[in-house]
Amino acid sequence: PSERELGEQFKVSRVTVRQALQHLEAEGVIYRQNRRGWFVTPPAVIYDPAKHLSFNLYVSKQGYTPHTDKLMQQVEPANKEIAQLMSIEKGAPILFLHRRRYIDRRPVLIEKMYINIDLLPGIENEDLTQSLSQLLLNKYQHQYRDMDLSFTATALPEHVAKDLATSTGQAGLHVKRINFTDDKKVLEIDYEFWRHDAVKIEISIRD
Amino acid sequence: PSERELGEQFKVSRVTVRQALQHLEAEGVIYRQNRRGWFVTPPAVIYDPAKHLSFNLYVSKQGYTPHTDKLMQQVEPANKEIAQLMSIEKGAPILFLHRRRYIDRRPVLIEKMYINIDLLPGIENEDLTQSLSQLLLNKYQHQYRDMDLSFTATALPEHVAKDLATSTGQAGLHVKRINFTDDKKVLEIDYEFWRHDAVKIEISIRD
DNA sequence: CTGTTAATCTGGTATATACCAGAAAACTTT
DNA sequence: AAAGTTTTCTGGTATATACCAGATTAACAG
Repeated sequence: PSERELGEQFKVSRVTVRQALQHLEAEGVIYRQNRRGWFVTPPAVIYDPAKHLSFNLYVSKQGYTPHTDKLMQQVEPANKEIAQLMSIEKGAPILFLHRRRYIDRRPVLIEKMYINIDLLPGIENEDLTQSLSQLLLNKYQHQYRDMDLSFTATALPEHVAKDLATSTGQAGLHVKRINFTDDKKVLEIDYEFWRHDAVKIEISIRD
Repeated sequence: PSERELGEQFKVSRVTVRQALQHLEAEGVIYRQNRRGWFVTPPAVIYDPAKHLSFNLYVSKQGYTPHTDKLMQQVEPANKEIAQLMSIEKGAPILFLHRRRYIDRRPVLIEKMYINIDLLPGIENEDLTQSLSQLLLNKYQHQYRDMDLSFTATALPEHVAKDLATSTGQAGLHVKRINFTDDKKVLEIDYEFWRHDAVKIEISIRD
């Protein structure tokens, strides 16, 4: 029901209803879509970065339907941070890829990827709504192995919230991933913003 | 300044001030202490679970001062979940340890640990405000190796928020950790609730 | 039937106001 | 000087109301 209806039903003001709904949202029980209403949160998908599975694969394995939108793709000059991480010159061309990913038609993840085009010639002409890891394996015989991961729980930036059709300031999980080739070069850098309620990260450490 | 002062200063209502402050809080720029006021968030500590360092060690290595409160300690019967994970009988004695941990006098983490007392006889008589990993190493020659980790970004439960002197519904990071012995027995299960703005998790995966 | 326009519904943001609960400070009393 | 009490200040919760922005739906025109 809408906020106004809930207010009437429970004889409280709309402001109070909103606070209560925002509490439930913080717990991950419900979520909202911008000016469309409140919905029950579906179960979170389990994501194990160390398993090197593609989004499409682990989402469908868990019984959900994945989908990917390509928001932008272009070859662009590397900025300072990317250049430094990839050990290339600032301004050297890299492939930038901006995608939105869905689980059961719900947008849950915005990712921005910076791909080392030197190591993957011709990749900019491939279909990049598909699984990148599959493509790397089939066309370039590259398999993800070593990676550096970083997680922070933080609010979704404004443009990300917009792309996910949620409200600004919504809680999210920020993941940064650096993928290396077998010979320790930086293959790809990935910045992910997840809806906080859409994912649970599980990693096994085996020394 | 207080919410009322800010409202006067910028000629907006207190409700609006609160919303703005809550946005900044979600971004991790500021935080509040229950009925004490709003404060600037100090830098987050970097936590790498795979490095097997103790809280005291990695916090002080990064230039901060760690501190630990023991909120509760008792030998108690294992509940179903714990018993199952530890492969012991439900109701068998385990050591429960409830601690609050500080960085530079700011409470940032509540942890509840369930320790397999069979593998660590006499541990309940040790000083458990100190580093557990140090104790395990010195007294039992146990070193953390394999572990299963799980992360979710979620609101702090009511009692956790209270223990951290913050407001209910505050964003947090929930970490579950299962530590194994060298021979693959479950040594200890750890449930951690972090302030979302106090920690950044970094893991290197090297296959 | 199709495309366009207008009305309606949704949450998002804002005002002003009131009272409560607990932390901190000021003031007593001993 | 120390201990207890009161006051003041803080955020926390709640009311009622208003208008905005965008998504959805209904009505209309061709």
